[in-house]
Order: sequence, then structure tokens, then C-alpha cells
Amino acid sequence: MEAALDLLGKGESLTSISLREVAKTAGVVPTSFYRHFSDMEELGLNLADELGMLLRKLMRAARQPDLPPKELMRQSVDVYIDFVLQHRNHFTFMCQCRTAGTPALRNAIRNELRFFAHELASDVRQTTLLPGISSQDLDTVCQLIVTTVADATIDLLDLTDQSPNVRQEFSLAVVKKLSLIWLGANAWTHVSD
Amino acid sequence: MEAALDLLGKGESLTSISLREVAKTAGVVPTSFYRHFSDMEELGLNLADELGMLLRKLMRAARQPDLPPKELMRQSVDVYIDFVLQHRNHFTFMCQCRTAGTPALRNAIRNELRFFAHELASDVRQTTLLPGISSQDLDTVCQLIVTTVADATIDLLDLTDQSPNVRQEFSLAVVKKLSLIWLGANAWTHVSD
DNA sequence: AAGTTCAGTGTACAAGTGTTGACTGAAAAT
DNA sequence: ATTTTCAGTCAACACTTGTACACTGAACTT
Repeated sequence: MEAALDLLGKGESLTSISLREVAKTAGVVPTSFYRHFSDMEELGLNLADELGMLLRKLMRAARQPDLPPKELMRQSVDVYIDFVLQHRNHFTFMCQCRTAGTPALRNAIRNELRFFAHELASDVRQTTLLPGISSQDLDTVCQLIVTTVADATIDLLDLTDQSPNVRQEFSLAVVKKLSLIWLGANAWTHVSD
Repeated sequence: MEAALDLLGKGESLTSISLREVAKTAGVVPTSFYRHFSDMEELGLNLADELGMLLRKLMRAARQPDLPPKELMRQSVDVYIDFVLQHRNHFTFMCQCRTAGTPALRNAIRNELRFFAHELASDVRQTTLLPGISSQDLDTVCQLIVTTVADATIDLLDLTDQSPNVRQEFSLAVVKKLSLIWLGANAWTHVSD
């Protein structure tokens, strides 16, 4: 799995990586691959599981003591950016397989993201933010947040210039989008439909 | 190019399609491929151009006479859904190559979407909607709208059940997200930062 | 101490891969 | 009328691909 992630980091996409390549970079003969997975797809599914673990870990890391909403958002985004860059290859995998890859893989990733959104919603529900929003609407908002962040991740991973000011600019752009969604969510609760 | 799109529609992803496969489904010997493209990547870039054309066509088709904003949104989303299903393979290509695919391809798609967002912004600017928003903020809003729609497209293309009620449910979900963004944009203009 | 599981090795095969060079015939340009 | 361009063909190359089978040695069970 590590070998596969390494290849992914080198610019290949999971669909274009061969079983033999994985075996070779793992320093192992091709037939040995079958001792662990019956298929490249199965390897992918295991990577998706690993990604799920990471997301849960991220969730715990991002939970902050009570802060003003604006500051909380800023801080969460920064934590996220750090986390992505620290697990670059896993997130490359996530972004790629969300759209390319076999249907089973796409579904696995989609489910992880859905779960993440759900967790986020249940976290928000236990705060005083967004009082009186319907459960369904809150889910919509959280889905929107998650897809927005996922989209930003694509750009983040493509960002070659890692200088602090470029990074902060990027961070601010994400925060801006999230703030906009947040404002919308607040306005939403004060509207009949 | 048609052959490549057909293969894409059959569940393959552009990165996993071979030159020979394309040639074969085009009913042509592999070497003939080189008469048209030097590379699979070049074929991809041409597909991206074609996609650009389609998006412009869509833009024209979606421009409606003055309507209440809510109704306009509903109608635009429906037009979009029809359009995507009518050009299924092109949009599959778009969704896949936005994240997977070579850097050059990713960039090409990204630019098409960026351009689309820009056009959208300039359209909105000529209406009475969102009065007094800064140019930069409007761009952010439109980017958010475009990425949200692009994300929805992934799900739309995976939607196997094409019954009218499922479709309408999907349409409503998208409209809901866009409305939320729209509300946020309105609230945004009445805020200092 | 003997047996079983486990992760690895080597060899082999049939297909499929990108790319090459030399050729053909029709259409377009001169 | 002759030349040039163009889209196609065929045969061949060196290489990579997934997968099968038989084997080996260490670790763990019993």
C-alpha cells in the first residue's frame, strides 16, 4: 500500500498503475502481490479504509475549545491544510478516486466523505451555532462544506509554490468560501422555505 | 475522439485507455492514430477544447429572459441536467480529468471551468441581482457555484435510476445548495469584511 | 518435534502495449 | 498532368501486463 501511494505521489493515477509496478517499488516479486490483495481494486479499497481512519483522526484534531465562529473556521482550515500536506498521497488518492477509478472505489470514497459530513453535522448540532436549523438542512450545509473543502484540496495538492504567503492566500480563499456558506446557512434558517 | 468518448462511457477512465483501444474502436489500425494526434494526451486536450465549446453553448442556452431569481435558478439547473445527460461522455471526461489525468489535462479542464465561472460572473454583473458586491467577491461566489455544480455532476452521472421523480429530487437538492450560496452572497454584501 | 501457515522466490505464457519504417491509393494543389 | 498531401494499411520490434504453477524457508501451532 505504501508503494502504491508512492507511485501515486509521483504523478501516476491509480487506474494507470500496474500490479507489477506496485510490486516492484515494494521490492517484491509480482506474484507476491497476491498474498495480500487479489486485485488492484482491493488494494484501493484498503487505501480507502486507511483514508477513513485518517479523516477520523483529523476530525478529532480539529475539534477545538469554544472559539468565535470566525476564528474557529480559520483555525480548522489551517489544521486541514497541514494535515493534507502531511498525508499528501492519501489525499491525492482521495481526489483522484472520487471521480476516476472503478465504481466500487468511487463509492467507497463517497461513503467516507458522506460519513465525514455526517460527523461534522452532529458536531455542529451540539453547539450553539446555527440554532433552529432542521436536521436535513444541516446535512445539506455540511455536505456543501465537505465538497467545497474537497475541491479546494485538488488545488492545494497542485500548488507547487509552498511559500508561506501563497499558502496563507490559499487558506484565506477557502475560509472566504466557507464563510459565505456559513452566512447562507444562517440566513436559511430565517426563511420560510 | 468519438471512439475515446465511447470507451469513457463504458466505464474506462482516460488514463487507463490505450492508444490501441481507441484505434480499434474507431475501426482503424493503431498506426493511423498518429495521423491525428501524437499522443493520448493531445487527444485529451482536444476533448477539453470540445468541452469548452459545449460549455459556451450551454451558457447561451441557459440565459433566460428576466425571471424571479428562484425560478431562474430552478430552470437553469434543469437545463444543465438535460445538457449533461445529452453529452454524458463529455461530462464524464470533465469530471475524471479534473482530478486524474496528466497535469496538462487537469490544467486545461481547470481553465475551462474558470472561464465558465468568469462568464457567469460577468452575466450576473449585468443584472440587478447582487447589487453592490465587489468584483472579487462575485468571482468567489461564481467559483463556488461552478464547483458545486461540478460536484453534483459526478453524482448525476452515477445516478443509475433515471426515473422522473429521482431526477427531480436530485434537481431540488442542487437548487437547495445553490440557493444557500446565493443567500450567503446576499448576506455577504451587507457585512464589513 | 512435527505439521501448518505465510510471505516470499523463479520460471513461464499468452496478450496487450507504444512506436518504427516502408508502402498504397485517393484527393487536392500546382 | 504531375506532384504533393493525406489518411489509411501491414509487418515487426522490444517491452510490459496479469496470472498460473511449483517451490522454499521462516515463524507459529499443536
